[in-house]
Amino acid sequence: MAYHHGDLRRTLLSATASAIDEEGVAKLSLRAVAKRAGVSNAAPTHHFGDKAGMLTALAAEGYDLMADAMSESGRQLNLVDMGVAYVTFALDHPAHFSVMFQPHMLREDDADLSRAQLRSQIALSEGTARSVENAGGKPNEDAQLAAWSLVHGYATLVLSGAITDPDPVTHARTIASHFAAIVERP
Amino acid sequence: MAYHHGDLRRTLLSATASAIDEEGVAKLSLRAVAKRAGVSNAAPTHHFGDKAGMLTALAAEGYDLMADAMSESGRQLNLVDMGVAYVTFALDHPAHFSVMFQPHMLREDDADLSRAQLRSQIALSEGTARSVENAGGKPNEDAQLAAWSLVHGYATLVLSGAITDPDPVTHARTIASHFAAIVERP
DNA sequence: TGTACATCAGTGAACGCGCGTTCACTGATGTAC
DNA sequence: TGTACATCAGTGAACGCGCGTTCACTGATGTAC
Repeated sequence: MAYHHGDLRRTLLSATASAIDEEGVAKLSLRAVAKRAGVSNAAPTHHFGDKAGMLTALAAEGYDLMADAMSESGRQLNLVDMGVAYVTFALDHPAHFSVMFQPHMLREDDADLSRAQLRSQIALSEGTARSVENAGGKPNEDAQLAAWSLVHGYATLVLSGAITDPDPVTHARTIASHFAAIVERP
Repeated sequence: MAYHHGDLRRTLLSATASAIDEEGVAKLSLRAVAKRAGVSNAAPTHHFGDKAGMLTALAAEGYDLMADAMSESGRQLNLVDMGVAYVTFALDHPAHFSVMFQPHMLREDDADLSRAQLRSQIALSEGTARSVENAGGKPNEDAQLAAWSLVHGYATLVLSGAITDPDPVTHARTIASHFAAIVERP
């Protein structure tokens, strides 16, 4: 094997995500990630400084992915699609999603994390606001918070197994219609 | 100190909850719990079998507490109060709440946990159904799921720090009004 | 084009520690007669 | 009421293991001339 991997950072992050998906964040260790990536025990520390740094990098990647998904769906000025996109992101990236909302495990002062969080927050709130205006309503902070809570809660409950559904993405569309109804209510 | 503590099980569970509240579930250890409770390292294992057993007992206690809160507020046949009660429970018992929805860490086949989960689920759905009928509507499964998602998501986002609010319980009332509106919609 | 050197990415062996769990035990409580 | 015995709750010392982190190192890549 080549000494220089070339894209080890990416590989390590995706190994971290798989490990969390399969065994839960409680059992995650730097050594397990290294083993999955086929590199030495010290490699993750070399890249991320320490374990918290690795999880912080994963969370930052998650916020960036979410920002991408939100701005893409927000561009269509359609609230239902935005709600579906939120849920879809969470179900497609369960490890990222769960780490993003467990600040106890993260380095909250990390510059990259803060930047990605802000991007994501802006994409979410701007997309929602524009869609509401497009539908002829006016943005209401409390209603937006309620709508966010709705899709976030649905995603969380599905991921935790509390809601079992044979086809959660289709179901997400039903849920997202309530999301839209809340935000658009006068 | 007396050799027989008398109520060590309770003491250990509350030590577990405090430890999770203060340091996060990632840093929780049987030894830390024993130290907080002022007993020997082996005491938690003696009571709960192992670490998963201890967390399972905490989750079961959480579901029982939630069932109590839900049936009490459900008896008033008022949807807003039920939503507020859900959020209040979560914010008052953050350790219980977070463990309840992390099945990876629990013994899912535990009889006590299953019983408490069922109690809680019944209290929640029956209370909601009765309140909806009382308000002159008819129960709609999807709407109830959306409403549950809403309060669950709000509680989760506040606990994770994603929503910061000087007075979350008052804010919870605003959120719960959307909860009621979703469920009561024809 | 070739050579010398600096920089960088990843290694692998080792460290010491905190952990979950075990086990023979001790002391307290409950029960039978 | 007193005694003998069984049961139960909790002890404390010890085990072996997996972990995060360290450190001097090695091999590959990039750059100056």
